[in-house]
Amino acid sequence: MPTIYDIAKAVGTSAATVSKVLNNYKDVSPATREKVLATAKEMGYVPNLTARSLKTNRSYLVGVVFSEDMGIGLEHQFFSVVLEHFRKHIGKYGYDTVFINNTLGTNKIGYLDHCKYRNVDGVFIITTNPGDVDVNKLVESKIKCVTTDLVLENTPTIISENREGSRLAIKHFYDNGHRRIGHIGGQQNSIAGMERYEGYKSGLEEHGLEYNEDYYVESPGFQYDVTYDKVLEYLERFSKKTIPTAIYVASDLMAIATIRALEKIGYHVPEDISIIGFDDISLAEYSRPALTTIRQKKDLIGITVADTLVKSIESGELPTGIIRMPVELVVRDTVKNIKVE
Amino acid sequence: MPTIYDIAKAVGTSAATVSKVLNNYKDVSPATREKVLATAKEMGYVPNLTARSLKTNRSYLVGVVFSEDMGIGLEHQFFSVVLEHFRKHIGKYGYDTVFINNTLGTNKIGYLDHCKYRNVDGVFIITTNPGDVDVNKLVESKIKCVTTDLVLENTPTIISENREGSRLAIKHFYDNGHRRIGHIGGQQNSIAGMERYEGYKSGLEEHGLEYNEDYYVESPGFQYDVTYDKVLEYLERFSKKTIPTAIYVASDLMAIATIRALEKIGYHVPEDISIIGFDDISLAEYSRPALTTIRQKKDLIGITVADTLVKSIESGELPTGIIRMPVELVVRDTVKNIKVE
DNA sequence: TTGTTCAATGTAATTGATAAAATAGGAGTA
DNA sequence: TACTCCTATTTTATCAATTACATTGAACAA
Repeated sequence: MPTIYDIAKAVGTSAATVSKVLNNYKDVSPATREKVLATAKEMGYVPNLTARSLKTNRSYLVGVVFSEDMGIGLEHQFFSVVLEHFRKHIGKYGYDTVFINNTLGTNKIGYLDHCKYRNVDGVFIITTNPGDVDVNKLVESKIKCVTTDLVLENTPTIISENREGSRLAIKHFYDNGHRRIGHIGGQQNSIAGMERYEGYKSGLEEHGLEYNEDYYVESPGFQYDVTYDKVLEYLERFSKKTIPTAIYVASDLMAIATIRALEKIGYHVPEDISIIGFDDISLAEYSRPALTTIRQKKDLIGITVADTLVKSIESGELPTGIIRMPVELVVRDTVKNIKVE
Repeated sequence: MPTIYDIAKAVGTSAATVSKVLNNYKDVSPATREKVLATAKEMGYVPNLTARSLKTNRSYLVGVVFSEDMGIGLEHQFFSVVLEHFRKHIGKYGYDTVFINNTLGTNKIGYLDHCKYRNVDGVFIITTNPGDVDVNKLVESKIKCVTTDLVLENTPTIISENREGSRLAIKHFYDNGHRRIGHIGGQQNSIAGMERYEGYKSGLEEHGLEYNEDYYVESPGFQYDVTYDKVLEYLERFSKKTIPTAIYVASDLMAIATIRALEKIGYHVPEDISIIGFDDISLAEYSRPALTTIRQKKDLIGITVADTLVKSIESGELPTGIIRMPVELVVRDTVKNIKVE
């Protein structure tokens, strides 16, 4: 692997000059610049990022942190797509993306130390667990962080218009004649769970429907299994007459679990009960009946996280607060029109 | 951030000694070792990987390459899970995982140069496109590579027992009374597509069924859409009488597409036609009817790739050839028993 | 006492780049 | 001609570690 010294020797100049050319300093004569560039290309020069990094303390590496104890990883249909857009987009700025875990080899060292060790310029934190001490240590450090679905002090966060999404869902139910609308909510200590629940309530209000807490239940998690069990429990509250005609569910995976639970006890979707989910993961499209849902714009989220993080790294100042991303209703096959005209 | 010099000063020794302690050299007195270790801990010392890397030329970073032009990324249900297991497991050896693309900023530089630039110790190549010149350059370099589902010269590769999986599928159909068994194959220039097709043929043979090429079709891709269209076309070949009673499909996503295409023209699964897929992605479990499929052990694959890559990096010698991973039949709801006893 | 051996530690070069400071040399000015 | 000014370039220190090699000093043998 050729170095700037090799180029310098070949051109007949000093390493400093080569370095200046490669970094676009203007105090180099056009002739020298030309020669250096040509020789570099000819020799197949690739800058040694490690050496540069050591000197400049910039790695052009950004970390991704999944909260390990939440079990959220690449299997997660929603976040993995967001991450894919993120890494593609931040790549255009010259940053590579590395996974950061809270271990080093077999020792637990925490995210912060791992980030220091790897010398990342910034971190994208994907987690829905607000209590993670390890994550808190990270955002309190000088390392630039951006999150999704997680509000932390002094840390910009990109979040979908959850309340608006819920209202869209309720409106769609209402427009299709539904009046008894239940809600299977996400965990209330998560932003997504909380805001979607709030949106559900104000959605009801907007249409003059009364909120009845019997029609709401909080699932202990966003996973399929726990939701399935909870829904079964929830359904026992109702008689044939009082059962909701429509249920708004806080995520697609939970919505699928809900549909399966309903099927289990003999209800059909959408004939007996209509369902709307949230996220629009690919499962929503391929599952049957295809799920009507509130789409989060995964591409936009990923891109915005990348832009925000780069801005934060390169400008020094950190943009704070919540940046909201639009959502949209995707109509498929799980809502039945029960209006009697 | 404290350095070994800070520790040396605090302890009253030289940086070399500190370095030796931290690297477990034996020519240090127990007393000094103790003191250094204690002080390092107390000062919150984190080794500077960049400096180490520069000197030793080892980064403890491994790259992941997705073939960009195949559009295979984290959205891919199967590979993203494999990757998740891979990165978790290789993390135990002290390696972090970085995404490698064939660009640097907005310039195209190719995977190899990107790997050199990032100084990765090894690469996990995930792709099904055998013709990628860029990937070829990478495996021909001195950088250690491991692949899945892709056979390249001098590069170890981890592949499921595809043929065995196909035979398992055919046997299951046969045992359930099916004799007219079709196959929707993957691209024949991919290992997975080819081997599953071969397994399909030998599966038929094993049960004394004749291979009839009318019952086989090659999908132009593993994606949903192209498969859906191809299946519609394929089905036109048959009359009510000649239509297969069972179709073995080369992947789960393709199997779902097949089911939807069948539904489109009025056939029901499994009542009219039985289906077996391949992969066992989460969609297989959640989609309805739940898909009977051949499970690839994503955890085992990821772990084996990691082990193989680490061995290759650390021993210097490269294990070559194909390492096969077991598969298993997962029975769900898409195969009907049509045996007349 | 002198010399040898060996464990423990230190010195200093090295890795590849950056950047502050120094220098060379030509143009312009008095 | 001597001096200043400025551009182009080089010198050199630096980043934080590793490591080959040198040094120290104690133990032991002759």
